[in-house]
Amino acid sequence: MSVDAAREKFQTYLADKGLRVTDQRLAIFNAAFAQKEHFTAEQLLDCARKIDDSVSRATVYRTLPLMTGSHILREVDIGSGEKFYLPAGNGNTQVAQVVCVDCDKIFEISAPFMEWYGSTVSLKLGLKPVSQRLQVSAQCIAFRSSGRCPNRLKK
Amino acid sequence: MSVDAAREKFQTYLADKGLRVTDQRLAIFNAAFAQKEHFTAEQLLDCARKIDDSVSRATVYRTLPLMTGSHILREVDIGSGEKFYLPAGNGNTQVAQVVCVDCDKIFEISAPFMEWYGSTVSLKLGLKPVSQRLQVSAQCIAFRSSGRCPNRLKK
DNA sequence: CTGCCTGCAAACTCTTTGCACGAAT
DNA sequence: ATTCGTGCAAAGAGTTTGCAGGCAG
Repeated sequence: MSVDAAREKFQTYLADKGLRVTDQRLAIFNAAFAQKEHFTAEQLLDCARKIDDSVSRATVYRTLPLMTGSHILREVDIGSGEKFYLPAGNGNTQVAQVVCVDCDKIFEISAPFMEWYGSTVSLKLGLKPVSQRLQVSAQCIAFRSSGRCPNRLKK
Repeated sequence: MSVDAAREKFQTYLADKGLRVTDQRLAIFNAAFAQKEHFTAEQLLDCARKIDDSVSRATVYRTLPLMTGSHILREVDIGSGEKFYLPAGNGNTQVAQVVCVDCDKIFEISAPFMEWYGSTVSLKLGLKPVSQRLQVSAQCIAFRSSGRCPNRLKK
């Protein structure tokens, strides 16, 4: 999905809900789609402020659910306290996250059997699956060779 | 794994680290293994206090990592802010969580292919897998029939 | 004028930590 | 004596919310 298609989708979503396309929302949208990796709310705030310095933290947090709700952004929770976001791309939900145990870097990889697998598992319980996520913790190459990741932040 | 085997394992783990088996740690252990479902730190505190009212929140939070570290407890993060715990059972890591979108009830189900699948996915990236989790969001039976889960808490 | 949108700051939730006292070795 | 363990309260991180003013329709 191109940036333009995503913007269109976002604007349609807002219009459907009787919400307005404001400068701040657009700045946050553009900031989100300028990211090259997974990003946090805080990183998004920083970037959005470079585009429009009137953007506040509150507005970022209020806009993120609008963007995930319109399916232009996907939320990724790796259980590290903060949530990550990324452009929803091609709408493919069959994606697994592989997270490095040391530096928390997130890799994404196509996992074509996952959806079928999630469905199988849910239906065994009589539940109707809505979404599924395969999350793998792993040691990245740098960690294995040097015992430490270069871009590790914590500790 | 029986409760007794788990207690043994826990005590051995503590001994190996030069840590002591205190009344509070035992109370927290017993509280954990008295639970019938996934539980939060707060629920564990409540229950542990009924056994030994000198148990504090801090000690619960300090003991939880000891119990997960000794592999008698498993941590489950469904991305809802708080973490859940449950006895690690038979040591089987090939378990998927199915979480109801409305009431957040957690179902667990054996997912025998998951480990293989996580490994396949990691190795494609040149990473060494450590653990994997398949998490499925789904609508539970009650939600589908009545539009609302009986044990729903939020909102 | 009605209702959406905003920034600010305070509030909130869950978890972690500094401190001083107490207990085990 | 030394090390570990504790409760308490404060701090911390990330996120949400109440409020008063601003702006669009």
